[in-house]
Amino acid sequence: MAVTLKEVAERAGVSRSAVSRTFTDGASVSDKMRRKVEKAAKELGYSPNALASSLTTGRTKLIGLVSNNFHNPIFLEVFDLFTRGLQDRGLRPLLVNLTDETDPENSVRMLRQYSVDGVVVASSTLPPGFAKAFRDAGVPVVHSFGRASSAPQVHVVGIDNVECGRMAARELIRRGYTHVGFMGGPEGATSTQDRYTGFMSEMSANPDIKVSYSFADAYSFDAGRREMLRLLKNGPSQAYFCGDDVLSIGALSAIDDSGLSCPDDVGLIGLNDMEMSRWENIDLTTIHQPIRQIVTSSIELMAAMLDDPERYPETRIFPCSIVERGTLKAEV
Amino acid sequence: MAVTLKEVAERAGVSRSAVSRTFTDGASVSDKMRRKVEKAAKELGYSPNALASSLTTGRTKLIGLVSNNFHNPIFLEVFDLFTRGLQDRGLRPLLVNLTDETDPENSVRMLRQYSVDGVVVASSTLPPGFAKAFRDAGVPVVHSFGRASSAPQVHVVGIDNVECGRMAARELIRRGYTHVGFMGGPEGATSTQDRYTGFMSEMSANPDIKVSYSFADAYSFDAGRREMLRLLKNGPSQAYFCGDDVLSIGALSAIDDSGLSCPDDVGLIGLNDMEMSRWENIDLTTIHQPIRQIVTSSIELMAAMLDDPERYPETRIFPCSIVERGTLKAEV
DNA sequence: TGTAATTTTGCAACCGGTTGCAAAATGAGT
DNA sequence: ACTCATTTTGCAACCGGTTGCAAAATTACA
Repeated sequence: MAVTLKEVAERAGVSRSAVSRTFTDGASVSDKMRRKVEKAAKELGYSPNALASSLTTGRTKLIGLVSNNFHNPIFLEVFDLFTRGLQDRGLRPLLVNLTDETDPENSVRMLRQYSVDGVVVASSTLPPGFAKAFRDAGVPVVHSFGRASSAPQVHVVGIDNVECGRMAARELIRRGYTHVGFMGGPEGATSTQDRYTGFMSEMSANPDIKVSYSFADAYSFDAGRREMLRLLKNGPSQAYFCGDDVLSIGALSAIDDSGLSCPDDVGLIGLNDMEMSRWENIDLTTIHQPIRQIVTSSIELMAAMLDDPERYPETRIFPCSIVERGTLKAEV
Repeated sequence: MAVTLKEVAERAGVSRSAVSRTFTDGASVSDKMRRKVEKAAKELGYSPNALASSLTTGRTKLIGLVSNNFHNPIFLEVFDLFTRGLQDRGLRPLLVNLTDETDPENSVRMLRQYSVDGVVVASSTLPPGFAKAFRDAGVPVVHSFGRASSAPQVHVVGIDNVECGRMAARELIRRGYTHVGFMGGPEGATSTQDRYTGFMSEMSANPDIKVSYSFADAYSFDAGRREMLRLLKNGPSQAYFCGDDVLSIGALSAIDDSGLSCPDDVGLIGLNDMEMSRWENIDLTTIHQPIRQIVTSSIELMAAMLDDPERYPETRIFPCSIVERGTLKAEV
């Protein structure tokens, strides 16, 4: 079906190597030769087989893009940014949906079978060990949105979730709330754990503030809504730090639905600043996570690793900032 | 770095063919041989190189997943379903983000270079010719969410957008609205055009109803919001059929923001029934598009084409139905 | 136990490219 | 016109697998 190198070579009356060389840049070909080959190639509609060449060059330009967050709208933005960024560098994303899998073994095996040049793990819930498994298998890996570490075993790009927890706590304190809650995502998620740690550590310095906590069972609207309905029934706190915008929006819906008002009855602060949080009918006060920079930086790091696989693992943490909108009361 | 067939063969003291055969099912290998090879393979941590084998078998199990809808949250659901469905069949999605490209040439070339076994075009905006380009290049293709046709040139799976337009029109009429509008997505999108056609055809049978129309410049929240703000300034209709839920939600935000109420001042009916439309703080009346079935069916069709590439192109259309929620007035 | 039918195995060529090396062609310099 | 240095080209081996074919091994049957 497809036209091969050999056919082009025959048509142009030259050797196969000559054809190969005109299609690999940096190779030595005379102008005359190049023209002859390009003519024949065009006539036959030839384009080189990337996979065949990968056999000898050892590079496929395939990048595994592994994620398990297909229910959080922010990940549509993330996928958009990743696919574009990778494409711009001539890399091709091979998308892997982990669903509920947390064992890296299958993904590692599969992605090695496809000889991916590298892997981006885009997940705020998977433990560091997940990405580590790729490194152990000799595959360059970047963990985006992963847990920050001062001694990372793989490249990590993301935010300081502990600090975000503290920020949220400080913000609630600053606004004069005296009875607050932490409503996290799934308890096993590293991001939830870290945000919890930060939030609680800051609160423990303020013993006069009453603090409660609980966890939704997923980073999703429904989970946030369910959890908030439960909280409302048991007598809610004055304000909550929700571990993610999509949880906040679920919580918001529960509050509205119970005939209560946000921020008058219950205040909310989220984390992510996803597009939807800006929507005027949501207008969520939240902590901005710079996903654009995180993605760009992850791709940069990946590209750097492709050049130097031995590169020393590094952690890149981007600062977050509070975006004041309408779901917390003005300072009292 | 990676362990090869040859090394396993040497370790097991057998021929390379023997190793190859133990890893391809249906091949003739004795039990004794299989055990010997598997032992050696396990010891060395061997797993076959899928791309190398694709050279001779002619199958990569790679499927190009091409889309340009990275700003419509419903596509996160679509990607989730596609990636899972493909993975379940041992197929691997190679994701292509078209951004604003509408010329198939680049994608066709790139996906052929990677020898994909097939391509799924997941887009409600691209014209039939886009998918056709893959077929012309000899690549099996399914156009999901594409324009229905009675004489399709490629497999198309989706809904009857013209009929959806009619449904929306009938619903607005049934509810007694006498002054209605069509607020479409981008004018060039096939889905917009078809929904417009259906809507108008039904309306033309009801000359006493006043009808207007306009188009947002993207299928996105912001575009819907902008367009509705413009409409509100110029004196809006009583109710609108928005060409997509995400547009409706943008419109909703514009309405709320202008101090008006939906459905009391302006009614809305959307199309898609995405997860978010169910959220209680949105509660959008809409036309349900059965995306789960569309995706499942697309994958089925793709799998069938892999077995029989000459398969005659077919159109699979799934029925839609109205989901009554809170953004249209009860019948008057 | 001998022979024929059947299964298992290895050889070698092939898939579609790349690349080191040496031979051929070109260009520079006198 | 004749060296010598430099560039361009083709040969052949290789990347990591698969597969048709014939030889070797096993099994069936008399």
